Amino acid sequence: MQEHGHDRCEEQCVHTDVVESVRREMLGSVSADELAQLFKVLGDNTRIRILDALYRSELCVCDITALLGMNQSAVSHQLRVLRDARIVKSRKQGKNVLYSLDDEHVSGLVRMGSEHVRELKR
Amino acid sequence: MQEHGHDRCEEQCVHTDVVESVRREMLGSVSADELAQLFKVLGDNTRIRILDALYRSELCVCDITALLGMNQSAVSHQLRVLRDARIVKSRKQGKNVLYSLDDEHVSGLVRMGSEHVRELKR
DNA sequence: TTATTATATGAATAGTTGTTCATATATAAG
DNA sequence: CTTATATATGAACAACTATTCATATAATAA
Repeated sequence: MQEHGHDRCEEQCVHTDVVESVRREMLGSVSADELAQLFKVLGDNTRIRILDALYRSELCVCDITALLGMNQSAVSHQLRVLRDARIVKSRKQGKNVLYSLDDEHVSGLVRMGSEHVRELKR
Repeated sequence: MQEHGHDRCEEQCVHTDVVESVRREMLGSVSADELAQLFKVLGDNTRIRILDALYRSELCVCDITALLGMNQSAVSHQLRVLRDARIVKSRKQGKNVLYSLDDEHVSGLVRMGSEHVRELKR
């Protein structure tokens, strides 16, 4: 049985052939969700500043708090978001918890994003 | 006059030397904002699906609407967000408006993000 | 033990964002 | 001209998110 017909859409202008071919190649809705979720986590000023700092050195929570000049609770909440997304990892050392980037994919993304932003400014 | 002292932070544990050196290298608050803004735009399921579709072909609004199986108004609103962020561009052709990716940085980011997501699944 | 310090977390709140609905604009066809 | 079609947009609303405050947990020091 062939796939055809866009029964859930009443538009008239659809370029059927292109649409069909794109439809076959497109990301599944699940993958799109996961990808969007990753970018969503990166899409916050506080979290970007945390990642930018961790890109330069492993740091404990109160170092980060000092660097960002903000509430310790706010920083911990955001670190949790980053940890849950497996973008940063942590290890305990005495009273402190030291955070670092989880892998190089993340720094790659941040570097690439920066480039894009720099491009746009031209 | 030297920079020293974290007067806006009352934490006691700060590793002063590391913090100072990171502070000197860190992204400015403005750049962090711009970068976060870029990722924020990429951090939505609908917009990711639009970009994924446009990565494969230039498409008019109602093609996208059909592909995503959603409200035309919602699609137009999201296209505006993507256009404002200069992630997609558009050209008019008759009654239609054709959208495409603005440059290769964007597809690079999406590809890199996908890789990261794939890594995490292992 | 108690006191102190570092971090984590639940609840409340204010601000933001995505979708829908209704409608406006623009182009083409009759 | 009028009608139909494609796209854009403002307003309203619901859902989500970041921060703050208060407090809990965990480790160390005394």
